[in-house]
Amino acid sequence: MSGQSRRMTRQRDMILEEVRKVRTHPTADDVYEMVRRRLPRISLGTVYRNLDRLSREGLILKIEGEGQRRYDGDTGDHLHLRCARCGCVGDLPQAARIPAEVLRAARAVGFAVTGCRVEYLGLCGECAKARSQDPGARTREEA
Amino acid sequence: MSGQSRRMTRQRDMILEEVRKVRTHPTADDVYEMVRRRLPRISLGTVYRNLDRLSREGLILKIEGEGQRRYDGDTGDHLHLRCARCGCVGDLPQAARIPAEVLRAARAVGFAVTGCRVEYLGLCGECAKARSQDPGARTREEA
DNA sequence: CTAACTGCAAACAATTTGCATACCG
DNA sequence: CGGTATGCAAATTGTTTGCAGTTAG
Repeated sequence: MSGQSRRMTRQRDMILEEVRKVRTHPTADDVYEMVRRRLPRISLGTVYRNLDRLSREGLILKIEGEGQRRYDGDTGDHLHLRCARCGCVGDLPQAARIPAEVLRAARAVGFAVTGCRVEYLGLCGECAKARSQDPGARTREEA
Repeated sequence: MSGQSRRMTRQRDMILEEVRKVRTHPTADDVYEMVRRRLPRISLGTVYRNLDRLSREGLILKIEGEGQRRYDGDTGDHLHLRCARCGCVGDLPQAARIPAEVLRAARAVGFAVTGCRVEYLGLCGECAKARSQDPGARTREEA
């Protein structure tokens, strides 16, 4: 379970730094663009490889779900808010606790729960506003 | 929120029927294979289009997350158990309730919560067994 | 020095889309 | 008949991988 950093490279360092710098839960592509400003020759493949590795080492979070994967530099206990319209992800400073009944019920089915992925869906502020101005617009789910 | 079924086709009917028949949370490809046994000329594109539509109409559930998308014919209130090793998805007959504090906290951030996606991660029975026999094996997360 | 890591480009996998045809109502 | 939905295949999109050259330790 411990991160076995073999070698530190400029690109990995920079990727981690950039991901930690923002609270926007960037996609691999976003990170690529961010890092590219400082390391013009970096490749998207390297970004993917390192994001993957950093998340395996527990230094960042991988957010799976709707469409594109996203990453989160904040590994503290918190929940995510996913906008059904624009797909953006926001944070909620709240612990994701696994209820005792769930643990019990799962065990009864022969499943060993080790973690949980919780995401609250809805509309972010901007989209709620845009929505009320253009009620005809579709959310991603409805698209 | 109401489903606006335009025209009923044999393929949509069959797809819905097959998805409801199993409790395995099949992928689009699984569904394709299932339906193909009875409708040999159906195309994968049609399967995708209809699964998407059925889920938009609320007749089935779309399960996003790790890798391939999955679908669930049971729209009743329940949670999902995702195996970190084989990626299978199991059910847990438990309601996914949104805690009042979460609603409140989200609203404070300008986010209107309308639903939630909860998935408990761990190892299914088979994988737990396989794991204990071959401790060297990796989970998906670690791969 | 050398194993790990990178850049690049090609390979992949999953899903989506355009278009001519078939079919529902 | 008129417009949806389908089948087919090609196109996209997001992510992974092979390899030769680079670099950290």
